[in-house]
Amino acid sequence: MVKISGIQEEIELRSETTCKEVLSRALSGKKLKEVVACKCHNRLYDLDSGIDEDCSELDPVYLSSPDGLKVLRHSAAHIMAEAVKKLFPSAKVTIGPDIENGYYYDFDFERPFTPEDLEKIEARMSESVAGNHSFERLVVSRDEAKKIFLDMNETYKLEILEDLDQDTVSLYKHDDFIDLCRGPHVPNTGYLKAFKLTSVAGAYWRGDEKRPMLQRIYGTAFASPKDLKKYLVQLEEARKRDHRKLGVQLDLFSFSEEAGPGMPIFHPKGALIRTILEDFERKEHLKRGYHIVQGPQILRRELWEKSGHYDNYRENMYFTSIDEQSYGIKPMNCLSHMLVYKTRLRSYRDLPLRYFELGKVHRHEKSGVLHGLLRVREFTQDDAHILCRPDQLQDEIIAIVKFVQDIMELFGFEYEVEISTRPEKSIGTDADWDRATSALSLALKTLAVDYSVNAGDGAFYGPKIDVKLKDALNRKWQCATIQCDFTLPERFDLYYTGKDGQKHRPVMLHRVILGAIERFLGVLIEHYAGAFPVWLAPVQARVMNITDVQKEYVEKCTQKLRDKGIRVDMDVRNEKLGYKVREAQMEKIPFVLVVGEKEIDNSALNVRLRNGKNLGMQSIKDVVELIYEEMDEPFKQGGMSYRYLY
RNA sequence: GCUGGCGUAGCUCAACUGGUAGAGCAGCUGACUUGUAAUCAGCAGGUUGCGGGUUCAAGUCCCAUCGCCAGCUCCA
Repeated sequence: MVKISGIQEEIELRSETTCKEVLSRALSGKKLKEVVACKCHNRLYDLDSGIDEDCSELDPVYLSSPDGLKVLRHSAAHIMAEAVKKLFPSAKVTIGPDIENGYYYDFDFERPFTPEDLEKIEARMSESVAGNHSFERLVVSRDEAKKIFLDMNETYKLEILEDLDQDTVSLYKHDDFIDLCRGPHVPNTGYLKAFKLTSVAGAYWRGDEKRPMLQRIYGTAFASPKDLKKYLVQLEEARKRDHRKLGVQLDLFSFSEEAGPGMPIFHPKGALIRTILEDFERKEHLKRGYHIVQGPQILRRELWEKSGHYDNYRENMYFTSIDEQSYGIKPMNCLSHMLVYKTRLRSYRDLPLRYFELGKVHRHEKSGVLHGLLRVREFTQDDAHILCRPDQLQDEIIAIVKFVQDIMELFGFEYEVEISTRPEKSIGTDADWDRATSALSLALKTLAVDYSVNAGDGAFYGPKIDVKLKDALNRKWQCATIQCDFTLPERFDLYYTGKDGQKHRPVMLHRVILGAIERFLGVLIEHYAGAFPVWLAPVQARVMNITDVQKEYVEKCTQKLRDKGIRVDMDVRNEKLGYKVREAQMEKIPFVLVVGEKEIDNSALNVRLRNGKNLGMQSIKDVVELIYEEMDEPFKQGGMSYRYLY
């Protein structure tokens, strides 16, 4: 007997029963047509596949469900590969999985695919869709499969087969195209009603930059043309939030070809926002028992040799030379923090020591990875190094994670947390790694933070927790990170005197909360779509007149608000009110304060909010209170407080 | 760094298969004195990223270089 999810009755199983047969007895024809696969014990199967005897509950997978779309997109990848092979027989196929929002397939071909090629491929795919070719699953021995792909000269498939350690493999065939594939697939090509090829890009075979560069064609597919259109419109909307675009529109920052790539230049408004963020951070760190320190921008090369950066990080560093001395421009802030620690003897009573620095670092990032403010070559980290006794490590990590949580809540970010464990190339004892890794995971468990494990992705000197935020297009960017370090205290011979009068090695944590101010600001811009909360808005209010008659009153009000610490400017240009309101709106200024005859008569201001709402006339005193109230709003939870006076 | 695409006025974009660069917004000047997302008119603005080449003629074709965009690899 098998139960169908969402259906009351149980269906009796006979041998050789396929998923489709079972479902057809439970679902109406119309509903059945929407089913593309089925799921049992969390595994997806083709509709044609037989049902295991131990399957007690069968989930129909509908085309428009997340699983259904995965199946559809994977099938679309096959149909695309078929089209490519028909148009360009000498192209070799490699792999083609479904991905978030779409799919891709990598090909090895003697010349680059052009946008025109994509059109041709799309057209050829449509033919295949019109043909309603069934997807057929064939199970063959590995040797048979090798022979098949050898005959087709599909060398990449042969390489994949070499690495598989199973005796039989599955192949999928539709029309005359055959591919090595685990499946499942939609019943036939006719299911691909809404698809689009989106771009071509290079991609290394097996992600290895030493292997050949393949050509990756990206595409997407949806259950209906309506869904596809919706997705494309969404994408268009997301692009409008791009911080590089908003940065220009809101006059926050720019890049100059003359200054150099990856070197952001902050304009008055952008610089003001980051100043507010930085000031806020200083307060929050002092409150949490950190000490603010500051080290030099360039340090002798010998010191970078001592720390290991010269050996491990040299290609990312800038060097300069003065009086025949070589100096490295700092790519990290840890060195001077080590030096602060070493300036005197430390007792176990002094620990933990938490050194905080808004440190500007330079890293020579590869040119192809630069991306607006999100990936630059000069940036400011809200960096700290915590030196503590081993018995304090756990509490320190918990405090940092809590700090991160508070900040993320303040900004309203959704984030993903990962723990990266020991990589192959690493130093330190297994015991050290185990202790540190479990301290990190225990901290996350204590605070009920969901996380995934990124096995083998830790730094060579220790495991880490990474916090990732998403940009407008859902690309993930690492912001906060908490890293254990076994090497630096060793290399710098840091110690403290214990209760026993003996020397002991302190444990060290590197950590950032926002990560890089530049990157964080970039993500913030996209998060708020440029409409910053009042406490961060570079211009919080703009006072404007209707005619010249009110000019003087506007000047007076502006000054009064400024005296109250509100970031305010005025617009007394000889323009229509609608024109001036529109400009303020496009600058995303939270409060527009309009002055006409009535306002002067009542010693008031007329308040218009950024969302278009009009609050009517209010006294200046009430307007000040209103703005204060809005500034404080985000701080009402999370144990932070802030009022910024400028 | 690699693969591909793109670089025209401050911004957004136009200029058929090569025929000598144009519009809107912004800017400046003037008129209009204006009630919650664009008042009208005029003026000015470009060695088409930079450097070579092909051609009678290059924004357009070729080469090189710088930068930007997408992706890969790498990272805050």
